[in-house]
Amino acid sequence: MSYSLTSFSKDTFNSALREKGLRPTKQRACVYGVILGKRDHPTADDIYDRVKRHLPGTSFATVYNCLETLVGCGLVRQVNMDRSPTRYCPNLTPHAHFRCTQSGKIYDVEIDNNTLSLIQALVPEGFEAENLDLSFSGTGKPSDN
Amino acid sequence: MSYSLTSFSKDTFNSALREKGLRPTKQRACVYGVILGKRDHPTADDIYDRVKRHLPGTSFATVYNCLETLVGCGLVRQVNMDRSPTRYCPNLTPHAHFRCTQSGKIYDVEIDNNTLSLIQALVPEGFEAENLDLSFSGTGKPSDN
DNA sequence: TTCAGGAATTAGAATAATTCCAATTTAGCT
DNA sequence: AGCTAAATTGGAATTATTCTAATTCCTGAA
Repeated sequence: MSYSLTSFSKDTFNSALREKGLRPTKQRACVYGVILGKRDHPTADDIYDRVKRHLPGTSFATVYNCLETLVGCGLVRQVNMDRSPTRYCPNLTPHAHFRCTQSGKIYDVEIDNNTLSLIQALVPEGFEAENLDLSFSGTGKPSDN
Repeated sequence: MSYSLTSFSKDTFNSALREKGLRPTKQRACVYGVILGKRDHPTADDIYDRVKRHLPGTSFATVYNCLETLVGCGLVRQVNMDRSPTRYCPNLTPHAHFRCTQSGKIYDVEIDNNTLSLIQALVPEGFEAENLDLSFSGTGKPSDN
């Protein structure tokens, strides 16, 4: 086995895919595995590098395909900050992101329920929000630079 | 004169540029003018088309250069939604955006001061946010489809 | 007013992330 | 095992944006 998910995440993975009638392939498992394994908001490029170490034959197209599938199944989240390459995140709880403009690092920022519901209340009458994105950028922890 | 700003916005424009030691050229004025003139969150492409009607010789590079300059001077804001082309917005008050996934239209969403300060309070100790982006996507007003 | 020098603009080439495509392989059924 | 649809593959294509080198334009000092 070139990459192993814990039995817990393997169950989550299998059932999320099966629910949509999709196949839990080794490439998809591997992409999911590397995202869970190092929660550093990797880009598709980073993921490609990591996946290749486990499944050397994998192509870039497959990484993109798998990512799209995983996002579609709600197993990972896409994080877009400005125009920089899309990043992927296995943290599914509602949270915001902070990007340090110096180090480029991205941090998860918790959103408490009270603030979350006030944010959701901003959406005007007649609109239905399926998705919300909240991100900050600025200078991060001095220790990172 | 191929494009005219109101005297009010012309003053804003001139002083914002002069403050940074930059020249208020006709291309920059025109780009600013078309963004103010139709507040529909145009892309660089849209802006290029509109600018060409007033200054036919204008190049794409110039539009990008001008946009960068205007953003740098705080005259317009960049709006990035997912990976779609960057859009530009002359509304400088703190506000969020809502994108209708059906029509592609983008709407400004006001953020009240109370919610705004709660959002700002999410930023953890030791981090300094210079920028905040809040966007929603979902289904918009039925009348738009 | 002229002229020098820096700033801005230009056309087109280059880049980078992502998507598309047609051919091959694979997984899950019967 | 064999069939069929789904998934993967390599490489080409696309798209938004940035870069580059050459030209043009302003502005302020002489």
